[in-house]
Amino acid sequence: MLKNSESNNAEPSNAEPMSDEMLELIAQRFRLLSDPMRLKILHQLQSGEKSVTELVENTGASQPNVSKHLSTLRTHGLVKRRQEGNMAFFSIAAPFIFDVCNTVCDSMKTEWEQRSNLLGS
Amino acid sequence: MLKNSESNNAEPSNAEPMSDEMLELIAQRFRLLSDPMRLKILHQLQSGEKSVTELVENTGASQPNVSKHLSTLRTHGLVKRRQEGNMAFFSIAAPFIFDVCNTVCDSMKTEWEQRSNLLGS
DNA sequence: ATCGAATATAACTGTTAAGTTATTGTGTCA
DNA sequence: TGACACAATAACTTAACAGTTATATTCGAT
Repeated sequence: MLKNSESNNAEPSNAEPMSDEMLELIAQRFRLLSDPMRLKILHQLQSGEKSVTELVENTGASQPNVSKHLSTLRTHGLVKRRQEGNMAFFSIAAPFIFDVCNTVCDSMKTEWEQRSNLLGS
Repeated sequence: MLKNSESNNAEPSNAEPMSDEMLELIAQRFRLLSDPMRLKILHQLQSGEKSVTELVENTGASQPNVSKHLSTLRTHGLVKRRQEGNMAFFSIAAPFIFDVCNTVCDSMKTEWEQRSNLLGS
């Protein structure tokens, strides 16, 4: 007995190999978007540059928490920082985020509609 | 100073309110995509239905590990399962995944090109 | 029935990271 | 100068989760 699936399709027929490092980078990027508070901050920034204080007020999170998230987002290039006097203003640096979020939102909407169709028909 | 812990948001000026539950759901979805091994599995499934054994072989992960990831992905509706005899075949149930991944990949490509332009010009 | 292969699950471990409190640094204004 | 507001950081706690080992279950073949 040989392990059957070995002979059939090993791996050659795949689109692209996709290296482990690449997968790690992509996963990292998704991980940035996998936290509700970070999404909330990004959503706030969608309507334009905001100061840390504004973000604290609008999100309801603590100031250190917001600062930490902003730092994380900045380290990975999703937001940029502008200093003015005593204050720091943050804004979106990677607009692709909204494309991604919209795709996800649309997918959820679609699924919900399908489910309610199954129930309601 | 508002105490905003209880209610959603006290501020008016934003595009859409975006409830906390909504943010949680979106974050959850991104979290599913934030693990390299899960991305590897999904990438394998992009070329079509695969058995668990095939996925184990192609990914290099342990069998329990693959099974657990598949279970997670299925619970959240990203893959579906088909049983045939002793084996279980999994396939993509939510094609939006690839749209999302492509957007992310494109964004990384773009950034890299910009960086190499800055260096190489 | 029995053995082995395919898959799932349970229990455990280790790591990561979100949030907290406390503190530090820095600019502004009295 | 001192006092205060804004922001960042450090240290800590805790919870979530990826991966492992071990075990259970189910099917097919003998």
